[in-house]
Amino acid sequence: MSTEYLRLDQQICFALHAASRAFGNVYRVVLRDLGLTYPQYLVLLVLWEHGELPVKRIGELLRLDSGTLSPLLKRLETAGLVDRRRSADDERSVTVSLTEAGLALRERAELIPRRIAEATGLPPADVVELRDRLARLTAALDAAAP
Amino acid sequence: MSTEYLRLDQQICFALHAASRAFGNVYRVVLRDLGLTYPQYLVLLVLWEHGELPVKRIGELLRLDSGTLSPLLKRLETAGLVDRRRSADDERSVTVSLTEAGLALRERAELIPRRIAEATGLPPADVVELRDRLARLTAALDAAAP
DNA sequence: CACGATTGAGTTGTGCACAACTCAATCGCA
DNA sequence: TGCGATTGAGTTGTGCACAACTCAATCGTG
Repeated sequence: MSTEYLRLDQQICFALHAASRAFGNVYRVVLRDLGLTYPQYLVLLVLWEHGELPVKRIGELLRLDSGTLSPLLKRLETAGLVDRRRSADDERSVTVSLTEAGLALRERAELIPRRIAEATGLPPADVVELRDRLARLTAALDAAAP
Repeated sequence: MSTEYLRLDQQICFALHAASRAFGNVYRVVLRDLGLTYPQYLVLLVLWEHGELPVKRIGELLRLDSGTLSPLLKRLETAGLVDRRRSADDERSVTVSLTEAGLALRERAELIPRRIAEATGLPPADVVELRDRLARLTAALDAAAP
């Protein structure tokens, strides 16, 4: 019984890991046309929403550190989708903004959410509930990780 | 309304991605003592359960291909935790088995599940439900990804 | 039996994630 | 004001994940 109980967390963690990778596969297929990876798409999503953001803020929104973001943003810059410039009032900070091409990509990206939603096969209510459960779980795990 | 709906899948996917990484952080801390990464721990879990397995079967159980498993297993072999040998009746197949050290590690690993379970802050019933939802989601996504 | 197709591991190359680190800019307080 | 601490980006190194590929072993069908 204790053993039974102890196995559950392994299963939940593995289920999470597997679901996350399965989502990655679906996004990979859908994003191939746009030449984007899923994390790159996430960065563009926050930029489409906010216009421009410092690297620091992007990291907070997406839960990513500079070790991940710096090379990723460099690739987006090379692809001509974003610009990076040092902030005038704090030379430590770098502001990321969309280029014309980056802005234009938004229209093509607007077809994506529906395709993903269809792939999940879930009704919106279930999606909302699952999302909230996962958010609570993430918060609990963040609190537990020192 | 349509817009509202279309955002949900992004949120569920991001929530999943974030939760998976948050779990990774917790496991990283807990597994540091054992010198293991989370995927390496998963491999040992299936070996502890089954004794020995062909690489192919490990890949099916963990949803990983040889491009991921081959170097991972090589690291576990270098660490002295597993052995690899070509199967006698099918020379293409490689059988992975635990060494004494790999077997012995199980005892130290048995403390881990409880620590993880505590970190989630979830009652067992919630864990079961979430696990099942995620499993169904993964199945739906797998069916959608060609 | 022979030979083309398939299968199982492994390799190579790209990108993400994170730890540990560097370095310059900024902050804050004695 | 001056200087030690902190902050924001970036770099380096390790490992996972996956695509695309190689290669040998095995299978299956004529």
